[in-house]
Amino acid sequence: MKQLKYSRQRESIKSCLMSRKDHPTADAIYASIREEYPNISLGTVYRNLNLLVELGEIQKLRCGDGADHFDGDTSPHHHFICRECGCIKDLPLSDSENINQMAQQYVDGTVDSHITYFYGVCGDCLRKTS
Amino acid sequence: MKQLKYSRQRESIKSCLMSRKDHPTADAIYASIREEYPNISLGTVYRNLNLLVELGEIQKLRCGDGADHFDGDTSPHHHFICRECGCIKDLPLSDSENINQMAQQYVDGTVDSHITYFYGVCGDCLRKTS
DNA sequence: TATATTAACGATAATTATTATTATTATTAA
DNA sequence: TTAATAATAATAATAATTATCGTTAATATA
Repeated sequence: MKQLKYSRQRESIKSCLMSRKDHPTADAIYASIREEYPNISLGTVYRNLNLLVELGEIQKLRCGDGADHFDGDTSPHHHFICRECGCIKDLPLSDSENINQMAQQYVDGTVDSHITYFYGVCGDCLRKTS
Repeated sequence: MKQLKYSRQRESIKSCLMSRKDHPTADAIYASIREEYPNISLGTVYRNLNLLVELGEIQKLRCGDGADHFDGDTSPHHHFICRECGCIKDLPLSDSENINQMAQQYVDGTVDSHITYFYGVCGDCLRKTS
């Protein structure tokens, strides 16, 4: 069992993620951290993000645009994704327990979680288009 | 406005997808089609799959394993994904209208659809592990 | 029917996102 | 203070997907 050693880089990655409400990709986080640590490596960002996911301290989102997004909020909540600009917004919907059970009755196996992505067009894009 | 021309390859890709209940990746479809058309190109498979998605004839799924999966069933339904073997099964849950409206009230913009992925361990894997 | 137009093809190169490797550096425990 | 080893930066490798390009084939039209 390998024990975790402190690293300023990991600390910085985590606090960066905690401080923002958007759901940045590894690349966006990389760009942000580089302001403080100009020679951090992209590999370090990926490694620590995945490590933090394993530790349950952050969440990985795959909303469908090809790149992984990361969310510092691990409490159960859902996401709205704009088809136009690709922005991701949090939703306070909490149907969590109920819907897992609903699914369970159709599944041969065990259902322990679910993730829902809502799609549409965000207000900003709607106003731009018109 | 580009007009569509018939191609046996596209026809074959679509009927392949219609005939199976799993949710194959582009690569799996490629392997399958090659039995009939041994020199079809992987690029052709990707191109036609994306075209069919645009036409609304098939559906693209991003369940989180890195690769895109394709589904010949475009009617609203949900999916169960096994953490162990990665298999994807259909669920007949139909809460579609309701839950979009629930989300709508929290969104600045319009919500027109959603997709829910359920995670757990399928029956086959449960029985294997024990 | 013959021919022009152009979508679609196969082959392959390029791109993108991510993971693995390696030599070096930093953190921690003795 | 030093030895053990986790974490790093740099870079190579991989996997999935998309783009390019010269050729072929489907369709429109003369």
